[in-house]
Amino acid sequence: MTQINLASMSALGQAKARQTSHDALFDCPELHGVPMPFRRNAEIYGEGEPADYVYKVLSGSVRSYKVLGDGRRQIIGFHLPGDILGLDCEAEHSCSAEAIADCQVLLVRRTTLLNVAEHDIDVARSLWTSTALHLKRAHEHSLLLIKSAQERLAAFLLDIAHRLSVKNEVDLPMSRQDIADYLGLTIETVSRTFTQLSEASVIEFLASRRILVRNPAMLAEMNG
Amino acid sequence: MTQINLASMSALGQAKARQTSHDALFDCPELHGVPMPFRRNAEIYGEGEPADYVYKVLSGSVRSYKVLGDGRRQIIGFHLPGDILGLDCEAEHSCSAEAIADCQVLLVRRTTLLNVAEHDIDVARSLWTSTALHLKRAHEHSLLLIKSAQERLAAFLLDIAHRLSVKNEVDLPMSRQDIADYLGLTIETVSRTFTQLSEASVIEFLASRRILVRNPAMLAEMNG
DNA sequence: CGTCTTCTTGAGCCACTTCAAGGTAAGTGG
DNA sequence: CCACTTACCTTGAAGTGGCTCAAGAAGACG
Repeated sequence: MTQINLASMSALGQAKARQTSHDALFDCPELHGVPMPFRRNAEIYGEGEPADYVYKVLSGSVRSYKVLGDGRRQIIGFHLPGDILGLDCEAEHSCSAEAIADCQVLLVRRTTLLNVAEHDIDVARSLWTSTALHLKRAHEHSLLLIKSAQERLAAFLLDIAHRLSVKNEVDLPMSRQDIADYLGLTIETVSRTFTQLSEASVIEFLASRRILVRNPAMLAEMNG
Repeated sequence: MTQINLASMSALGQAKARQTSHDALFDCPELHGVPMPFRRNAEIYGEGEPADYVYKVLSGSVRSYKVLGDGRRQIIGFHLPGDILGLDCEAEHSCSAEAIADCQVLLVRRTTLLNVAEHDIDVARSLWTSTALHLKRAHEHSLLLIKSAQERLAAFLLDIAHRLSVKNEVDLPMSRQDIADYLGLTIETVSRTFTQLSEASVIEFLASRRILVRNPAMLAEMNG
């Protein structure tokens, strides 16, 4: 019987996810899925489009987001290898998704997944736990959006570092604009706050998207 | 076979929910649950506590929220009659819940619900759709938090009016402080913005918590 | 090398917050 | 019925954190 691996979907467990990538949702033989490449900035799906597929990131990274009429954009989350996206319960996607960099994504037909879930209790359970975990993350994101700019960036750095740092070094896949739209700030404020953290020796810039976390404890303290 | 009623859980379908209240989650005979009363401001469950029960509001209203170390509070959502809460996938609740006014809440043991879901595909499906709908609302809430104060209040009023207005009249169950903490604003800003909407004849105050929506179209336009 | 994109920095401004005071409504006891 | 209390809401004035506008620096790439 396939073991559900909660860690594979938790915000703090991504690194492990790539090693022990086993969750019933995509490991079930009936749900092998089709790998598909997406180019940088290519749309994977759009808000309001039929939600025919569920996706799993194999390599690269993906952003999911919603936009307002005047173009303001809120990035809902960043999806790294091992992450699942597109799990809407309605017939249409409630947000859009784009490739941040060239990436490989596994596609499974939604109807297939739901049919399998009708018989395979592991898949059904995994479907629910995955969605519930996304819900938990969404609630944490809401909490983030009432914090100060410094607190938001600290929270972001802690999260992303847990997910893909190697020896406290992080290679950010996303632009400053993406970070700004995720944190509900402007690109200028993100840049300035990065500079402050750097001046306080909490982090160090090896390159504009390559960060060394010098003082994780201080980051955690800033997070509130 | 029990029909899942998506509308019973949608933000826009609460009024209907109270009439046609049928969803597999609590209508299954094995899951009749225990009604329990809660006094105004009483805690229903706290963040980090064991998530032993799942709840359904029968009467009154409930707020669920998260707090930061220094006391800042983000209200995740308001739960009105027919709404379900406490559907966490982990062993502990990821947010707290309190009664806004005296209320009656139905309790079902989490383990019972999960056990039933193992056999009853309708319950399993309902468990997922309910969680996915909460997820959708959480994403909409994130989008709300990047808007201006006027837009936030307009969005709030439209939502609450859809959920519990009778002939464009709404009786707000929650205080200004609750509204402020839901919208990520201060109580003063909420009050001032209410006054603006009133002066613009978009709404009219019959009492401080009793609102007549004069111009829903204008509200929708303000929402962005 | 030039061009394009991305990122940083500065200066001024504004929406919302903070701080402070007063008003309103409901309940309580004399 | 009125004085008093308490909780909640509104309004004003001043302050500020992040935004806007503007310019330039640093990379990426052909």
